[in-house]
Amino acid sequence: MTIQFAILGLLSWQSLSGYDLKKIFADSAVLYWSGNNNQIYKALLQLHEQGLVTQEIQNQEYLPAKKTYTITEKGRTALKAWVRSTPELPEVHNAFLIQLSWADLLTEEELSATLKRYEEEVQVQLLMQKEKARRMGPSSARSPRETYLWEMTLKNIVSVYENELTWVRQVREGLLHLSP
Amino acid sequence: MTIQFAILGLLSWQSLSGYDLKKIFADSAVLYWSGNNNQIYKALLQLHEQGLVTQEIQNQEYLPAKKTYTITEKGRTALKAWVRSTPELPEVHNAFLIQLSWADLLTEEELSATLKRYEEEVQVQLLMQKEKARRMGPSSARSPRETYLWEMTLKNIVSVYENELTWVRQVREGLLHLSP
DNA sequence: ATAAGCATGTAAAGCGTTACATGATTTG
DNA sequence: CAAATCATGTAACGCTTTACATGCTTAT
Repeated sequence: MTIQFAILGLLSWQSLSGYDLKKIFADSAVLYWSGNNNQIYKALLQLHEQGLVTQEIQNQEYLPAKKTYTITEKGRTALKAWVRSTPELPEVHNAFLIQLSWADLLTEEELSATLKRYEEEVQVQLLMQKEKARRMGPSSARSPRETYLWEMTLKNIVSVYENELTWVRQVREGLLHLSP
Repeated sequence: MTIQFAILGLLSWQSLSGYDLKKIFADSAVLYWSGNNNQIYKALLQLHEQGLVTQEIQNQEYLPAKKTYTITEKGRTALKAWVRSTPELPEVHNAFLIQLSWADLLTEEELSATLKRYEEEVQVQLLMQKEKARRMGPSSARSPRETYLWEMTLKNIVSVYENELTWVRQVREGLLHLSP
């Protein structure tokens, strides 16, 4: 259900079409949904039914009619209530930890290869996230406070991967000293 | 599909019933599924169909027959292949970051209250995870290497919450210096 | 007496992903 | 000539959660 509020949040910032939203979801790490059609168009329908957004239809030649969604006052109120509501803890799904739990089945070489690959993948992600954060740069926030909050959400994601990278290096280091 | 391998991993360590598995899932942070009946009993059926586990039925008075599942050689091979396979990156779903993104709608007091509540919740989780890690202590691992790996998976989870705690404190600190 | 533990399973509903479908325009 | 962009939507499938159903035993 949170995807509705994620969309409402984006619309509180500017009016957008489903297609626009789809692209925003696709390259955001904070908005962790895939942003597929099914979810977005359905959520927009529901928001519309609830009166939290209005839609404006622009007919186009050769293309399906574009629907631009705008948040209503009721929508702003609902969004504000959600933002004020009790924060949820992050949910982390780390399948690699499960793999590691049973990695004693592997030879030393296999285990060290797996750990090395994981470190590399985390590092690639970290660089990608840092690049994204850099590109955001001076954005169209509505206030200095909003700029600060957006910076900090990006920093959060970077820090998660940095933490993971530090951890996996520690694991590899520790393994070397385990059975020489 | 990973839940099958999670179960297979647990069975590689000792034979268990669906009910046993359910309890293990319920209080594990690494095994991030809720561990509800539907998932576990279905997964066990599928593992059985694939010949990766065998079941032994113990009839009990006054209680439904208990089915104890044991991993087969084929199951061990499948598990080993999965453990060796390309590691996935962690998936983090942090709804709080989305809330923060639109928190400019709130007054200073409301925002600072939300951040404080989040810090408290993260801290509670951190203590709970540390306590769990402590209680694990000297466990029934099959080798010193497995003991080490299990320790490190627990440390990973603790580090995730520590990282989150450090971050939210930084956010609060930064807000104070933003607009005095 | 009430609740928790043991032990299995089913039903229903929601969430999420991939793929399909259309079809002109622009870019490589 | 192929692929991507624009722009909407549907279908099918699988994952995940909550709740329901049974029923005896043990602890509070």
